[in-house]
Amino acid sequence: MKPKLTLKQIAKELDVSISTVSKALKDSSEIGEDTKEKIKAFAKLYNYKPNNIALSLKNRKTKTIGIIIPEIVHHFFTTVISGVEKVANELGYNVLVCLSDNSFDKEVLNMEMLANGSTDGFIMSLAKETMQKGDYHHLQETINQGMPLVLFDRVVDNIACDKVIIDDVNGAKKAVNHLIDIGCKKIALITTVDYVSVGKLRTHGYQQALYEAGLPIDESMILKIEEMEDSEREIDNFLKEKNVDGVFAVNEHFAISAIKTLQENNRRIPEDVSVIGFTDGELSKRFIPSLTTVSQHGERMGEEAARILIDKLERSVSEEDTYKTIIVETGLVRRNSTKS
Amino acid sequence: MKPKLTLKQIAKELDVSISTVSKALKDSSEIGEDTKEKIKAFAKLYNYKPNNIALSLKNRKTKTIGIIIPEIVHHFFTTVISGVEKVANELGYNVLVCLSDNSFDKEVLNMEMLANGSTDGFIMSLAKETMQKGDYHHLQETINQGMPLVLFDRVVDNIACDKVIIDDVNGAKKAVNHLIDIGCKKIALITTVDYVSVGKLRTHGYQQALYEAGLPIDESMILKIEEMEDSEREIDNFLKEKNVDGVFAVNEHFAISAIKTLQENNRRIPEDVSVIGFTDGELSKRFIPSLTTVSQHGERMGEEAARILIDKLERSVSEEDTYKTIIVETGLVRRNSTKS
DNA sequence: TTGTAAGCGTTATCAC
DNA sequence: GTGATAACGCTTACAA
Repeated sequence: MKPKLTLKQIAKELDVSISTVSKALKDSSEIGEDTKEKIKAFAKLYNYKPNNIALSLKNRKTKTIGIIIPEIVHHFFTTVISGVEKVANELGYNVLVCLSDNSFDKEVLNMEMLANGSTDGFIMSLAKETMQKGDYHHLQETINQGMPLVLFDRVVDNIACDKVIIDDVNGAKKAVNHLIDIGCKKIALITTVDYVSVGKLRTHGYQQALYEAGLPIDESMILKIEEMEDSEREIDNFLKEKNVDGVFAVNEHFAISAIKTLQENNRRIPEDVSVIGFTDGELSKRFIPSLTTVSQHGERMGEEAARILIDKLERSVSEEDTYKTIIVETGLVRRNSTKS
Repeated sequence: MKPKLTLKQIAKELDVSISTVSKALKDSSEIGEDTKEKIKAFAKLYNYKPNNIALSLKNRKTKTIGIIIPEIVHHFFTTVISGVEKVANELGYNVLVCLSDNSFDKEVLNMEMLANGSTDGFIMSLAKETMQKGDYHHLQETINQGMPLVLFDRVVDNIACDKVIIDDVNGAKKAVNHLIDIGCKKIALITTVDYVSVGKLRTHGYQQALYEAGLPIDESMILKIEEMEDSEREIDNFLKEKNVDGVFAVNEHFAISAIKTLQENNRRIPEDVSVIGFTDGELSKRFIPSLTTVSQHGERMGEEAARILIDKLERSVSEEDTYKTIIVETGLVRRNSTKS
């Protein structure tokens, strides 16, 4: 086991000073050609690689960005990571991933941990609990310390930072409009509780679409789900004897549960009821019937977020702070869970 | 924007020396009670947190572990990350995630990047291309430098390191035996190319099960798929006019493609053909019919890997190197794609 | 052309 | 009890 090679060792080995080695490896013009050659050859031979930690300490930047997301099993977040990773790697950055498990405390802890030198900036989507509490002091502190923060998907208005979101309202409208277009009159909404920003926005979109089409908005046609765990049962109860011809669900799991329940109650999909989901995951694609969904382009969101963050990191600190909100367009992917 | 507080600043502020501050914060008995109190109060007030990078440099350890996986969209890998994350966080470690995209070069690059001080050790599953090439010099080098490495799932025999795998052969046998038990005689196998270790092992298991049951092994009943992209078409061609009553697929995607094709050809699942998959993902659970699968316990694998790695990291370096291979048992989850 | 020294933030050793 | 100093590995003025 040979420990990693350092400048010091090379210097000793070659009987020159450390700074000479450092300069030679950076191809500085201060150093004589032959010395440079010698040093470079040696470094190459023994595969010298500078120590990132030392560099980080010296430069006060780590070249890594931290991602904190609520959960990883959600396919959407996975695709976002993938997008961030891609851009980050291209630009020479590493990616540190932490999961908050939707817990406020864990989110704060993770953030503090990473903020103490491990990361140059953050990309994150807030934990459900955080949004519920409405406590964002950890975000504000991080920003105050001069660490850039890019929020995506589950964002919050009153924090001044860059944001990458999809147009949830319009995405939902698109979905509901499509249902209306194909002739649905009694459209149910299956969504999450209001404190989850996206749930609220999609609910707005649903209501707007109905309103604009002159259809009545009936609160009893809206189901708000708190816990993923109970969702199947709740959806079952909700839809069992409801007379619907269209269902808009804010994620693919809800959509699939809806389809199952409806089928069990002898409603055909899409002949009797059309169902649309949100987020284009593996499930939507491969389920039978395959799901018509509002596609969310997680990878692109990740790429955007990474680009914004790195851009900010590489800019001179003194530049004026200006925050942008990027809205990634949603698309409607038509498949077999809706009438054509 | 206030920059992070350092020992130096506290020292200046309180007009004591840096080392006094350091000691006071560590509650050293060398320091007088009142000074300690004063310093601690100040640190608490201004929320002092030591800089991780400086600590890493000093201690020559980063308290982070690097995960390199081929792809993240595979649900299995996601669950492994989740497991690693959980254990790592509990033990005060961070997790750095890199994706190799199944590319050998990217895997090597990622590894070199992280090995230069960013990580104390690695948990990884090899890229397909790496296994194909059979070039493992980067693994060996990392180990030689004294960085512990834990391989999981896609492992390779002739590298001396800890491994966490599932019993692929037995898992496959379990699946095929189940098919045999429920009366299947003509069982097809849909697997990956042989250089992917798990594909090969599962193929062995399939063959063994048939052999032990006295059933013929017919090569024309085995489909080896190279590229995920073409899988659907290939499976379609393969099964179209094949006379089978059971299918064992080495992942859930293949299993679902098989079901689709069979259904399109008017074979009922499970009445006419029973299908079993491998890896218990979201798809298996929610597909209709829900899939009988060999469950792989990714989260547990991640936990095991993390525990082994951290254990090794915290042990004194001098201890003799001894490597273990943990085999995580598979289970058979019976659902509706197989006859009962 | 090469070397010295200070500094990034911390801790440990030793001196006062 | 408290403080100066060296060290972790590297970069960069500034001397020589």
